[in-house]
Amino acid sequence: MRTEPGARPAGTTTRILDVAERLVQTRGHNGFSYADVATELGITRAALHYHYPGKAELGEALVARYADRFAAALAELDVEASGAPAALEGYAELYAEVLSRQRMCLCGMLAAEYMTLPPAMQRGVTAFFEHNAEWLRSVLERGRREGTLAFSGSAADSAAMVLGGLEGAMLITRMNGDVAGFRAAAARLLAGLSISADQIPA
Amino acid sequence: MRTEPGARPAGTTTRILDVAERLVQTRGHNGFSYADVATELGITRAALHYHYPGKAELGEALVARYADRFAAALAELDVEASGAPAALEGYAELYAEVLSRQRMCLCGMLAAEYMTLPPAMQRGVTAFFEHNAEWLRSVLERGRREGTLAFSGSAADSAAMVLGGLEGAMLITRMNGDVAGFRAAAARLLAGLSISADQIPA
DNA sequence: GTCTATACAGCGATAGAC
DNA sequence: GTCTATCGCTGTATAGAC
Repeated sequence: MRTEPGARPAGTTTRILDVAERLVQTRGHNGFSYADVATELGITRAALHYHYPGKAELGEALVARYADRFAAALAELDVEASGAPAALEGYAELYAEVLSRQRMCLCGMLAAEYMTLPPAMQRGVTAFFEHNAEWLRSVLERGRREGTLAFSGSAADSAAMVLGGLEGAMLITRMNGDVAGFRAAAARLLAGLSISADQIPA
Repeated sequence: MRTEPGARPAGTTTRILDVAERLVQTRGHNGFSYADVATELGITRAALHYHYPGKAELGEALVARYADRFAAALAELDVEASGAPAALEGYAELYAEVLSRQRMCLCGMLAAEYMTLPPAMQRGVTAFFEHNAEWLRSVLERGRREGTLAFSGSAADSAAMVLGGLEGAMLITRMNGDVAGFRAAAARLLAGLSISADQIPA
């Protein structure tokens, strides 16, 4: 690590990651260049190569940091959420917060570009989704066991549905910035997993 | 139109669109070049510029053709599907067929790259999703009216959920080619709209 | 309708000075 | 840690011959 524990004023490495992260989340990995990042930071491309030898390495660091943050958020939900339904709502809210900053999920973006990514990034993206699916599966199983959730089929299938549903709703609502529309679609998605009661025709 | 009605052997224009379509669906609009298309067709880049002056125009034609095909498929579902649930299953199967050819939905792909697209392509992608959401909404309303579907909230919100859910499930399952996983997630998604009955804890 | 040739901008990346 | 300078490659696009 190049940033020593004592160095406070937001190290260059961190600022590079912050700018690059936003660019990937809005324009995609194939939609930004080293020049974009360097210009925004007021440094040259060459300086960027000092911190990250190539775009592939920068991309790997991006995925790793994003996955770590998400994992931490999931661990926090495990502790704070009062039950499975609340955990799912908190999970959906993580997505809504990203969207409200007019961004797409970093790994959702990279999923679209998957075929063009360097192998190390592909592995990172795959691991991100597997970890999310596994977390969702465990929450769903717990909810079913405790009687707070009800659904047909395997918990893994429903986990895939929730994961895909949120990523997809995000992908589409981001185009017009309709965060309220996202929240409504997410609520409907989770409603299909609740113990009926809400099956009230309008 | 440069392809006369009598010219049979699959005009160059069509073959260009076919190759470019596959490239966008697998690699994205920012993930392929004129050279990729030209090489595969055994012609030069310059020849490509004769048919489509620029990548933007090629992209517009791609979106327009894809949207037309999809609209035709939806119209056919209106005629052939016996009821709202069958129409929804047929709709999901359209996605499954694209995925089974190891492709992502063209417009789903372009939704990720939305911020980097030329304005005309942006309009085309937006129109595609609006048309799909509107079709889904009308199917959902009919199903609710006829008593074959049941769901809380507005039909528009559930339409957004189905659309986003299928696009997202597609986006994620494409990474490992898990078509069976997609079908399972899609079935679970639609199960949340059926008149309960399947709420049987395993 | 396709070719050769070319222009020119942008890209990722490296070497070496400071 | 950042700079200038430069390389080689790829990108889109154009002009003009056939």
